[in-house]
Amino acid sequence: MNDTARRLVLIDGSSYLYRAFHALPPLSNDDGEPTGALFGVVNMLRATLKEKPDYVAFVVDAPGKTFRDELYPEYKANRPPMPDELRAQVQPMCDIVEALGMPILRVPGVEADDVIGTLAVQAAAEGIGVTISTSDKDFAQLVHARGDGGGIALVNTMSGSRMDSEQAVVEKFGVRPGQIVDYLALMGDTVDNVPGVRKCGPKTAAKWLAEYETLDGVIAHADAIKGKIGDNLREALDRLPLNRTLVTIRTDVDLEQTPTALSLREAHTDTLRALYTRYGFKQALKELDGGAGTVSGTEQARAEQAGMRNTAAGYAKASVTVDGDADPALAAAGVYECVTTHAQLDDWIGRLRAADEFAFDCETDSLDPMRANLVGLSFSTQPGAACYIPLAHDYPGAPAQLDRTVVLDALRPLLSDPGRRKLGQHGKYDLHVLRRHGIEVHGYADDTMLESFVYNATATRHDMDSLARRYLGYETVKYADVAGKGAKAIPFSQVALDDATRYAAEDADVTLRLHRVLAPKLAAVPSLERVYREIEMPLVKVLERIEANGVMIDGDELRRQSADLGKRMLAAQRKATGLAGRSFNLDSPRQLGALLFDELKLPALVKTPKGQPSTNEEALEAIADQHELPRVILEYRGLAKLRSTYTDKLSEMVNPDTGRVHTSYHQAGAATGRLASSDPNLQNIPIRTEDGRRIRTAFVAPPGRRIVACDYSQIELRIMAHLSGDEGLVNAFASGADIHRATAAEVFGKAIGDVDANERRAAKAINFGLMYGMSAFGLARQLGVSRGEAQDYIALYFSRYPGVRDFMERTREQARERGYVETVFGRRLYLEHIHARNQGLRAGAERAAINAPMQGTAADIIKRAMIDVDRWLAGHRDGSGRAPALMILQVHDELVFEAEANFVETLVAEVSGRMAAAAELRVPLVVDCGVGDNWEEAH
DNA sequence: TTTATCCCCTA
DNA sequence: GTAGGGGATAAAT
Repeated sequence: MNDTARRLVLIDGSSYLYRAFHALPPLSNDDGEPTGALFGVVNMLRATLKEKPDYVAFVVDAPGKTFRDELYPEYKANRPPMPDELRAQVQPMCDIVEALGMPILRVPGVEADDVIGTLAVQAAAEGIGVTISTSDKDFAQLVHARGDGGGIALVNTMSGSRMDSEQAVVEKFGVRPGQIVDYLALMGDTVDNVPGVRKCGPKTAAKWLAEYETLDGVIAHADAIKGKIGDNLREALDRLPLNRTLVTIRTDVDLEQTPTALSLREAHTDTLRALYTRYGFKQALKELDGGAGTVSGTEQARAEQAGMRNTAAGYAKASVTVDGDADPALAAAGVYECVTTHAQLDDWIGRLRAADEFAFDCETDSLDPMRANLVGLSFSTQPGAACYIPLAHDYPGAPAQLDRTVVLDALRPLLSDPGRRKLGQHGKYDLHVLRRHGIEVHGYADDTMLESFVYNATATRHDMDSLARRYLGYETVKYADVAGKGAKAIPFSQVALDDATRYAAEDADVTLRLHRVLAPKLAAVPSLERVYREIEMPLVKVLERIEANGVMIDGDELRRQSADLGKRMLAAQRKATGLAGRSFNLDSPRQLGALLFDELKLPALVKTPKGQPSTNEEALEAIADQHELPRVILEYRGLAKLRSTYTDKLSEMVNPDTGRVHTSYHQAGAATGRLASSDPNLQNIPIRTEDGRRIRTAFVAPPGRRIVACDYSQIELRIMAHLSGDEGLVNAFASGADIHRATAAEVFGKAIGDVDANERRAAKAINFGLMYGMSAFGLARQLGVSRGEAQDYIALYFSRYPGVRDFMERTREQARERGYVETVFGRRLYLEHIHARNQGLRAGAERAAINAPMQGTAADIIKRAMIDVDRWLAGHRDGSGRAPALMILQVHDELVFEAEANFVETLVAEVSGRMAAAAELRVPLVVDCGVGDNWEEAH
């Protein structure tokens, strides 16, 4: 947006009042007057005013009928009356808006939506930048961007999202702003009592409009739509035009007000002070009297610099699109060159050599970097300029290409020079590929995926297409566009050079552009910059090495186990068929449910989230005393799970070149900062049951080597002790006692030696429950006690460990005030739904807020340890690169190594020391190590 | 062949 | 109650 453009903010007052009412707890002031909604609205208003708009209006509905009621008498007939606690807050709200000096618009006979729509369109036509502040998605129909700084944007302060371009609307709804009315007409609106096409939700509506463009197009082709939903559409045809009229926001209403008359008057400070005092808004009062708000001035400035904006709820969230000060070159089209001659290659090598930093990207024929063959390389040295060097395109008629060895030899000095800064998007993949083609990359300095992840882990996915859309407002060429998808996909080596260049060079170009946008955002928040620079970037090569190392699997052992499991499954299946009196598919929850609950009439005590009778473990356990079948099913399921997920799968995953299994760690996979593992997932290998644990015996060391497993003892609880500073908990850890036993002793008022097994179990459940933000309900379920009893346990716990209670409350508060929580090392997790009106969503966000600092700090700590241990191990590699020990697995709080037998002692001492020293907390970090010929023995 | 649902494995 | 990956079925296509 142009900085000099005038700005108008139109606030949809009614939608805000409702939103705040449902989103916030039912607060009241000392006199018992309800204040929850008021509080939310006031915070939103203060945030809006801080942005100093030139014009602003607070628009509310006037009583009385409007044109929509004339058209359709049932309009809004489903609306429940306004709750009393909300009604009571309407007048005070208007008083506050008035005192703030903000114009209030209430036009008889015209809905607030239409007032807003009309003013917005008038203002935009005059080149004024309009922001409509609302939680009503219908306004998306008005969104558009304009070069002159005009245009209409939407902010939804519930989600913190901002839509200020056609792309943003498309991203959110899958249709363009011009199609929104058609989209809404098809779906209908239950709240306003406007029925749409039955069973037609957002997905279907967007799909039809993508195909037929407009509502008229859909109506014209109604006969072409098959199935039940086609019948529903044809049934609704008659009323769709009316729907369209009802959901269209009018922009041509006759109004007395003009946008430029909506100036902010001077605030009436004394009235405000009185109102704020009466309703107990301490923060607002403080601000009124010149004090800082909840966010300190410098913090605020930093956040703004970093492209964050304040929203109604007072929490920061990254803005959706390109910043106003972003270099326009960053969104321009690129010029791409396909390099097929030595002269071109020399030219590009010269450019790479002259550049301070460059982006690179590999094209291959496989998603698995441990199997992929290099097909081409792309480079970019400045936004808009990139090349693609094809190396192995082999379709009929493919132009001659440079020799792969020649090209790689020419590039090696650049790629392996630690002094030359390289950047990529998910570069770990490219590091694998290049290493396997004889180039060890050094100087891999920046990764846009990790920049985005550290900057805001939840704002977007971190693949390049999503990043380009969000941070550049740019639509990339999709892989499927050039190579097709599904069964019809061709390998990249068969993509025509023109298409390949368009796609591949763009990857390098966009990576560089993204870095130019993301790096300053990170730099503006020093704590995030440090997490990125000191943890995530150094970790890239460590993970690459672990993945490349792989783990040795005893395939014969797994096959034996598969055969054994298979036999037992068959026996269980026969028994089940006998008990049921007929055969059925034991793997089908549906068939099983029909059998148990319909035929056998067993009670359905547990429901699935969708309301079906559940056949999960809890449900089957509950009826196991009434019939033999449930136990047999449980037995079968346990065996089937082990076989399909583990014993069968793992031996398939052995890499033919290395003879080992190479997992893939996702560094931007979990919002808390944890790693995730897939293909195969080696972070969920069974351990709890005897049969399951046996799978670990197949994770072996080669002859002469041993498996060493080192894990942190109770790391998350220790972090809770550190973060809360609770004296009792800190002392318990300092004493080195069994923490669950110590907790039980405290809570039940016994000597440590007198705690019985049941008390310890309860204490353990409380300890874990706390870290997950549990409720009494959850604990009761876990322990099989009444809710009241569970509540008593929790109360008792908090009375013994008051620091923990305070910590929980502080954490929730921080989440509400800033919109994020932090780890000890400054990593942030944003809680998108912390102010959601939906109670379940909000409660979930609060639980996540409690858990994230602990889970995230633990993740930071083990990552630091991995970097340190890797550095130490690197010093022990001999001339050929062979190390006496390899790091082979990370399982959240555990590191697993494969080591020469005579190096085990050194390894255990060094690794446990380095892991324990990875953070200085108020409590010691304790590391346990085990050694064996396989992973099971090493525990 | 893709998508949603249910179930279950780990820390 | 937190954070993940993934298999099998069944429906939609």
